[in-house]
Amino acid sequence: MEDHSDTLLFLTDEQLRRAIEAMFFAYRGFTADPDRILATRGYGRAHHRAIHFIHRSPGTTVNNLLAILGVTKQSLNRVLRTLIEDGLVQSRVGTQDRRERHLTLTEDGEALEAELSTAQRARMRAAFREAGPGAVAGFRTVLEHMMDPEQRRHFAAVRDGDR
Amino acid sequence: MEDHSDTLLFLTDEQLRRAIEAMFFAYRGFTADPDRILATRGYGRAHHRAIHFIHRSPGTTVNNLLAILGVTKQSLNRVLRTLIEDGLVQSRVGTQDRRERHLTLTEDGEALEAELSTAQRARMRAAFREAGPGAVAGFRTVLEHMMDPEQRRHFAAVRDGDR
DNA sequence: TTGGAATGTCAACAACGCTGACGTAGTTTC
DNA sequence: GAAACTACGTCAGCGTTGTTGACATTCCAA
Repeated sequence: MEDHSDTLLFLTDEQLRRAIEAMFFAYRGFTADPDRILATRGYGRAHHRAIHFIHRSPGTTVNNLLAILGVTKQSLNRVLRTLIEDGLVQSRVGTQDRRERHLTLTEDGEALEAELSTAQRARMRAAFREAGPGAVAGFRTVLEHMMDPEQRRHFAAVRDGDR
Repeated sequence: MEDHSDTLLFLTDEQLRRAIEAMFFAYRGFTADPDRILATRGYGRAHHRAIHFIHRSPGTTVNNLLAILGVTKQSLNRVLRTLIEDGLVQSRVGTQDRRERHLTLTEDGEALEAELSTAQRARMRAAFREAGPGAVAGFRTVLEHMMDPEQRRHFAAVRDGDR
């Protein structure tokens, strides 16, 4: 963390506005590639999010997914139903608690996940490469502090051992 | 930019996936405060975007706004109509080219813009403060490289003299 | 056995994207 | 001056994805 004192961090409102715009434009770029892939299958971002988090936590329950995504069960259910019907997601009744449904990606689901993730990672990697290693750490740190505390818990809840 | 050679920039797929999730969760936080304010007035993010960019470029034309926002004129028109009806935006026929409509925020519009912007800047400022000065530069750089080239043009097209 | 949790589903609605078509000024070009 | 193009608005319809509210089912736990 070096010795960055607070006095070094003067940010004008104009600079903050620029950062807000950067966030807006960057998020459009961030979702552009997946959006194109999803559109060919009649899916949207909600499908992508479900696929992403099921891939990250195979066997996760519906309730767990609801907490992470922060949407209503009706909204999530609509998306899950199509993914299950299309054979991308498998829903299995829990063994310990049989009310729960454990969600995993099928082979086809993993294939789509890989396609989406590869495109998105490629853009991330390119941006990181152009920005340099120092920028990468700063980027991650700011993003993390921009989250709501609850969202941040979900973010931190994954395996923390990879950095 | 120091001497960061490419060899220093090894990013595993897992690290990139983490960055993708960070972007997702951070964007939720980024929009959370404005969303709450907008909801009390029956507005959504589309209204926020229109207000933001009209504030940034007072007197901008509809076509200009369309290019920046990247939506259809029907979609933008629906939003602009409500904002004009509600007295937040003023639309004036152009003097040189009378086909054009020049958009500006009214006093009420500026007030809402300030409310939205203040909340969003406060979160940005807090995140930057916790992350430190080095993180700020890295954050901005990565975001900029994540944009589509066209979006980046719009981003850079503002006054570049503020950093 | 009963209360409550987890899940699923139906219905209705809103915000905000989209396409396509059409009209109406106003400008530009030939 | 007519024709073509541009800027804008609007109507109609549709899709994704969020919401609330209500209700049924299944099953754990006290």
